[in-house]
Amino acid sequence: MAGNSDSPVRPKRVTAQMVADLAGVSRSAVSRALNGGGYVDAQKREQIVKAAAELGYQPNALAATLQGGASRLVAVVAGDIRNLHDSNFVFRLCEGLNRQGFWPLVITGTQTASGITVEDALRFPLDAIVVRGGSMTEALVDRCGKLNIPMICYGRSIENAKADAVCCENAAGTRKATELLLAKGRKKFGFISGPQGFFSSDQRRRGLIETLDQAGLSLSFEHPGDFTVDGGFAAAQAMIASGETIDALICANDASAIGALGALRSCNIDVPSQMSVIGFDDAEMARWPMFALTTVQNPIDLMVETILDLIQRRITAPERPAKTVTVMPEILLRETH
Amino acid sequence: MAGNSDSPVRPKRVTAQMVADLAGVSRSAVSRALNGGGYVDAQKREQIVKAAAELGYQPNALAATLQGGASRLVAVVAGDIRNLHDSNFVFRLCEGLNRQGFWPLVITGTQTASGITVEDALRFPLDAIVVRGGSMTEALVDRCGKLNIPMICYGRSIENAKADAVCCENAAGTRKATELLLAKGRKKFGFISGPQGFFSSDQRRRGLIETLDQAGLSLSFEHPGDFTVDGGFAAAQAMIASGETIDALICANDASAIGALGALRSCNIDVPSQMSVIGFDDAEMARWPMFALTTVQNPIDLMVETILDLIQRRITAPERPAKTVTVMPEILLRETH
DNA sequence: CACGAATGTGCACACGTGTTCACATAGACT
DNA sequence: AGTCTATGTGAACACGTGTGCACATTCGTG
Repeated sequence: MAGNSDSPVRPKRVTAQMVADLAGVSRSAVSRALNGGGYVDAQKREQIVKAAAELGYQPNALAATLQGGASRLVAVVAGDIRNLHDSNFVFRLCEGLNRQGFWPLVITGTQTASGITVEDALRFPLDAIVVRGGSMTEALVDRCGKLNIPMICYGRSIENAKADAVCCENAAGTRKATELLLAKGRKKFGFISGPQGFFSSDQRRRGLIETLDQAGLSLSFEHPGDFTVDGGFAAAQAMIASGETIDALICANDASAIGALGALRSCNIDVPSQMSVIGFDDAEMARWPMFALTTVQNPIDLMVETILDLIQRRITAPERPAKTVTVMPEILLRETH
Repeated sequence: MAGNSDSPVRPKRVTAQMVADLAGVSRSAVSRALNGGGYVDAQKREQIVKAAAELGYQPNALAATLQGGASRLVAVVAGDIRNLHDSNFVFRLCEGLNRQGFWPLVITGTQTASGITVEDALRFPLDAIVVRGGSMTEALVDRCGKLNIPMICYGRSIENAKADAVCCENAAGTRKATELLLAKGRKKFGFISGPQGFFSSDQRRRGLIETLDQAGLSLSFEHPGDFTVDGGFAAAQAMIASGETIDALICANDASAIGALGALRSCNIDVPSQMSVIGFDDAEMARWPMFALTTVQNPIDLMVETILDLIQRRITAPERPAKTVTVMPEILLRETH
């Protein structure tokens, strides 16, 4: 664990013993007065409550957790996130966890850039850990299994008896998008992918390639887009500069599609009459009026609620078999197809 | 604290004593072998390391913290967030905290909607708490003072000896934007505000109103925009429908400005020749090529680094006087003014 | 041989909390 | 008077960890 420094001693936090001393009772009385249970004389209870307020006493959650109480801590392993939709997802997941009375411990970045590691997070007695597909490893599943920490993976399905998962069928999503454009008579397909090696991007590409194969077609243009608007803009510019006459552009995510729309409009290529554009995720930006992007749905709310449900189920029945929830994506028809 | 349910007993987490039993040594030896310090026979050290790996042992951070070690937990109180820029800010703040070896505990939502409260978070022995201006209360500052938890407020300055703050001069930002447009000869000003009662929106409005006053002008149109793209779009539509001939539109944030741009373009109002539009925050969307929004800078990176700096300083010197860092916003000239 | 330093070990303590339970007192009932 | 129940209290325990320190052994030096 990085970040350990020689800090000066910080004034001591108020303890139950201090309250007991001020109120002239035992620490046991303080606990009974503030939490209920057992009996406490009414007058003494008042004194205790007053002393606690005066000192600003707040029970130490860590000490209480040692007693076997649930910590309500849930690690959210977000990994390397590069666009607004994905960072918004993490935020909404935190919101959902808060609603359920959990405390999300957010872990970002890649191993090399971070001052902390996922493994370090396992030092906390987590009630659960939610890991984004791209940050999931078999070693991590193994460790959580040994520590009896319920694990939920999102954005990827995994074959492991120790972890639940929720993901959308990425390949099925791009299959539907491709089929829609084939049905419109489109013939020259382009694809803007995400960053190299990103799982979801690879799967979305696979769905496109396989569907084109089955139609006896092949991809006419391909360029990585970094999952960002800028990346999508640049990739679309490269596509335009390549001279290929693309009539159907499928993007690995909405940010890329939005960037591509920007580039196409600045070159006076009319969407959708000259070129269809479809994104993926139904990010918030996709529905902004100036984009009205046709996209493959992968709705944040549904994913979050499913994750919360899986956590609750796992806590309720720890030995329950692992479950993978697959969300079959639907195309949301707007104006760019 | 909501969320307590009668959960079945979860299998016990691996403890140092279990490792000691398996390796045939004392618990003290386990601690020395895994952490360094003291002395351990080399052969026994190997046995201990092996036993720990076999059992999947991970020290319990909470128990260790009770020893007086720093928890490295930092509460991030985000409150009610409605747009991508603000949720992205929270995410980037978490990234920054992770880089410094901290664990961000994210607290979202309003009191009524949430299963947890900020006060509940104070049960954790936090190393610091970072609170968004809109969620800041004097009572909270008081509580943290009593618990000796360093507090940093962002997005608002506060006059309290117990908390540090970082904020940009909202009013100065809209002052500069207004002056810029006055200097271009604009006369008919409109304003799209944020949600009712939001601090930053009120201050940004104030800067605009005061500057117009000093120029002997007044606001010609005003509409709340909810801090979202949709809200900005609707407000701009209302402005167009009002029949007022606005030539200068200032928006309380970039999302509102982007929504307004969309509405103006769909009515063939050319920006900036017919109407200047200026946003606030320099959100990521502002620099997307299809917007190229002129905006008042309030950069995420600088705010995050300043917050991290304030935390570090407070930890290094707990008795240091409270400090407020004010970021004087500059206008970032792009294409909409 | 005596002394000091280095290596090694495990017991016991502290951290802050919730809870059990032995003990004390008072009141009600037979 | 004896028994049972309700109210009330604080000592002691456990939770899991890091660490101080008493004790033991070995090695090196004068």
